[in-house]
Amino acid sequence: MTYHHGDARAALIAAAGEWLEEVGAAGLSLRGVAERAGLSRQAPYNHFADKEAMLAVLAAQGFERLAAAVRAASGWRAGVAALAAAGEAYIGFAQARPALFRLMFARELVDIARFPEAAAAAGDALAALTQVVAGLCPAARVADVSLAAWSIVHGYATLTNEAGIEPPARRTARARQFAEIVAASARTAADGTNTRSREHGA
Amino acid sequence: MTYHHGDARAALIAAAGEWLEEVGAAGLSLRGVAERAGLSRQAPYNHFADKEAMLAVLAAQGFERLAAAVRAASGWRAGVAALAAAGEAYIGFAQARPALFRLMFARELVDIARFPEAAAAAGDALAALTQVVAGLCPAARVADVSLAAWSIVHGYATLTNEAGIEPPARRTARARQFAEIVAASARTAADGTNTRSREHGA
DNA sequence: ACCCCATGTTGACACCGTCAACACGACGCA
DNA sequence: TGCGTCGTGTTGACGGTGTCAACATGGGGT
Repeated sequence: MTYHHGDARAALIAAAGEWLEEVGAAGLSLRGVAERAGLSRQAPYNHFADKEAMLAVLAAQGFERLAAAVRAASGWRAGVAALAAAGEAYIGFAQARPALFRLMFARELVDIARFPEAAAAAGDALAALTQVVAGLCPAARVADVSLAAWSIVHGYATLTNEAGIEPPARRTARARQFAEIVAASARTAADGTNTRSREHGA
Repeated sequence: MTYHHGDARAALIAAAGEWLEEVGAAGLSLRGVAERAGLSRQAPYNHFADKEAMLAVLAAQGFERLAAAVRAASGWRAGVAALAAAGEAYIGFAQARPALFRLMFARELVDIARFPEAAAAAGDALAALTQVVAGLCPAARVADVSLAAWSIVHGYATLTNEAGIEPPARRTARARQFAEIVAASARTAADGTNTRSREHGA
């Protein structure tokens, strides 16, 4: 059979994934991806509804790898050390694959909410982080604390990537600093959201 | 004189600024901006080197407004209240002008470092935040603490914008929560970066 | 009076996403 | 066996975009 019998889709995704880090999400062209996969320019439309749908697959893959990295790093540790390791894995992922990380959080390019598979992968990545936080604070505060943890780590990751705030090597020390800040807040009585904290059943 | 004698540039920037929030930074076309300003498609090239240079002007304006918003909010307050107000202003800015905020931190679209005016405006915005932090922690720790403050607030702002994590109305409570977390860390003995903190002269 | 240059305009090119139309091998059913 | 349908692939065409070139024009300095 002269067909690629199903591996055309895989070839397209692989080509897109490799090219992504070279040219960035905005520089990715569907035609270029097809050419790199050895197919004609229209071939991608046999496997993806449009460009955004293809980017959504890349983003979903990214969230899966991010979740795996976070779990692998924090797995056998506990408490603050686990949180620091998870944070470092998160920041490290962003620094190792900046274009992919950008794509995953670029609503203008891919509206994750419209692609169930990608949304599920993103939810799983968040769950990996939440699980680590659950190991060091009371259940009633897990939501607030993990949001704080996610925010600080995500903010630092995007600031280093987008604004070049610090060299990537500072990642380990920063992850530790942030983990201790968040862990300290987890040990404290309800702080901050107290205005509406009754809604959370705390 | 039939010329726009200098206001063509201003008209282009104004048209771009208004259109930006409707279509997003990626959707902005130089030709469309020119048309909206009542000029021919090539007119922008008389005032900007290329598309990126025009986006850099928008980004610079954004940083100026962000700095002003942060200073206005935190101005007459002190301590944690000032930090919470600054954080709320930062998050509020991001939520009020999501496309502009995205553009300001989208290195793929505009590499701020290559446009001195934009880089200066960005530095000023950071300075506004740093000044607030300086009001509630020892000088030797201002750098670390303000980086943590910036990270957590920026992370939350981008996560609400890009991932729709929470409704915008939670902004005030979150800013307060984050301010207290950061302020608590400012009161603590050197945490986290202790591995290399000697480099900072502490 | 003259020329230069800032400013503005249209022509042209390559590239892009996407819609149509068409080619062809695989497979179900008579 | 033959035939039709469908999944997969290809090329043609259209409107849109950033940008380079060439050309128009009017005001200000010599």
